[in-house]
Amino acid sequence: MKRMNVKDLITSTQFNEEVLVKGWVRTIRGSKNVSFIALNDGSCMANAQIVADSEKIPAEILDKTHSGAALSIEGQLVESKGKGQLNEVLATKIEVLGESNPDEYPIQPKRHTLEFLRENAHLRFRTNLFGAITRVRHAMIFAIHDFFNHRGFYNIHSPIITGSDAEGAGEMFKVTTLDMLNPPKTETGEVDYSKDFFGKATNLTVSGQLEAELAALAMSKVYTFGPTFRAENSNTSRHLAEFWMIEPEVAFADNNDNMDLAEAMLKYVVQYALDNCAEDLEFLEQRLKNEEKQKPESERSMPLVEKLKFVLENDFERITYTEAIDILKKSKPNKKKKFDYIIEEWGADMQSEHERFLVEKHFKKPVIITDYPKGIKAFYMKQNDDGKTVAAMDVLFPQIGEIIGGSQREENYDKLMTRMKEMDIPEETMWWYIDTRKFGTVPHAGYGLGFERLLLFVTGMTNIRDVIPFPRFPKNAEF
RNA sequence: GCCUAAUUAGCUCAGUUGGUUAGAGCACAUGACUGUUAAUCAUGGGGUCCAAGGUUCAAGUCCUUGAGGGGGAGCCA
Repeated sequence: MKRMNVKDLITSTQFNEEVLVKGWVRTIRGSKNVSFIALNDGSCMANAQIVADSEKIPAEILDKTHSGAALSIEGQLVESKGKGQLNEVLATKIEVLGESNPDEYPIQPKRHTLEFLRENAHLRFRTNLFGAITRVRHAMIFAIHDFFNHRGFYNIHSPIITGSDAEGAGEMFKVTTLDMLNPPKTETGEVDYSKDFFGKATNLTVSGQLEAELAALAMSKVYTFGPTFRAENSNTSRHLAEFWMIEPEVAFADNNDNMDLAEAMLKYVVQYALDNCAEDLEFLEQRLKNEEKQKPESERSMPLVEKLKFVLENDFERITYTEAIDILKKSKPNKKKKFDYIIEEWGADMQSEHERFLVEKHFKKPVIITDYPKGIKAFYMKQNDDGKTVAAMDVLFPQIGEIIGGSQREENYDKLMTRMKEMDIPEETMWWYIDTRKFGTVPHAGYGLGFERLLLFVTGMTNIRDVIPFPRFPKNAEF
């Protein structure tokens, strides 16, 4: 007999058919004559209801059937006598494939805290919540590839180990095979990386952008989607030491094209979630509603699905940094000194309280801020004609803050070199990047989307450690 | 690394101005129940009160230091 997964089984109306189904026990409710097993195999949110009649199923089998146990069940699919499900399986044979000691199994059929589940990340897939998150994450991966593929982009695998240490995106993890207790030294007493595996110092990548630029300046439209590593001591709900980033790079494009692409991409993947993850989103929405019951009404946010539709139906607000600073200067919290950091003059870096004010209070929708002061942005960004700003753009989302950071790139050789000198970027290790400005340089632009931040928005989760299966963060690489 | 409130049973939490033998709900075990929906009812077992040191006749409770985690800020995606 062919095994049916739970997803197909629970919608089947092929009553009286013999079925085989396998999965893990979520709960078992017993009485004298009959027991009910809720069986899940990850194929969907809902469980299959298995009915075990004590006349057909030996007591020693049911004695081994606890939450977490793996079962193989043969039986007859029948219309359910109870409410809450279309059908159920009248078991004729139950085999316990893997027992689960109820005194030791940590996942109970009740609400657990996210902190507890994080400490049991090896088993948290077995909860409704993490099943839903895992399925939505998978759907979003496909949506991203689908979007770029439809638009004629090529996917580029940028290197994970990199020899350049000047990407400027943060602290890097060293990659070495040298003996840490006794490394070879140079004459001046420093570690001699010329003796290392690659003959030079290497790190885990903090961004695939520079490599994506090389590809874009031949293939026109490319994107990377790969792991990214930052050795920052960031202890927040929005940062990971290992995360996945999507970085499109487009030749013959300026910063406006860049914003159009970013907005279209975000809307496409949100629509994809609504179209393909309805059951999981409904569960996530209900969970959020329960969480928010404790909050005062004024602090409650829009229901999840409504929030996703809102993003689809509204154009993102596009304003320059200069306009944003003006709005903030004139804002109530700034005048009444309610901000922790008061905005006084042009050139100040915006804090997350300011971004939140613009997105959640002032515009009440996603905001793209452009043309930042060059002093607070990276060396490769296109310098504007005003001499003060660069053609950067950050997409800010409610609750999450910066979800995308991008820019048009400086394609002019002389301007790029001048800027690199000003910012002490070592040219000798970047010769390959600079070469692209010597040979057929063209205007081009791109951005980086933090995949887990996108998932925070789509799932309504608030801690980034809960939207990646095995989070890496300071002091933790347990699983 | 900074700020902040916390750390008590397997889980979620309560524990009064320091004072007998540290409690509840859920989970688990046993029993009851002819169909449950996180079933219900009864009974029972279950504690290094985060760690180390200190104050005190007496510390879960007060003080000091440390650890890991939460929330916030910074760095960013």
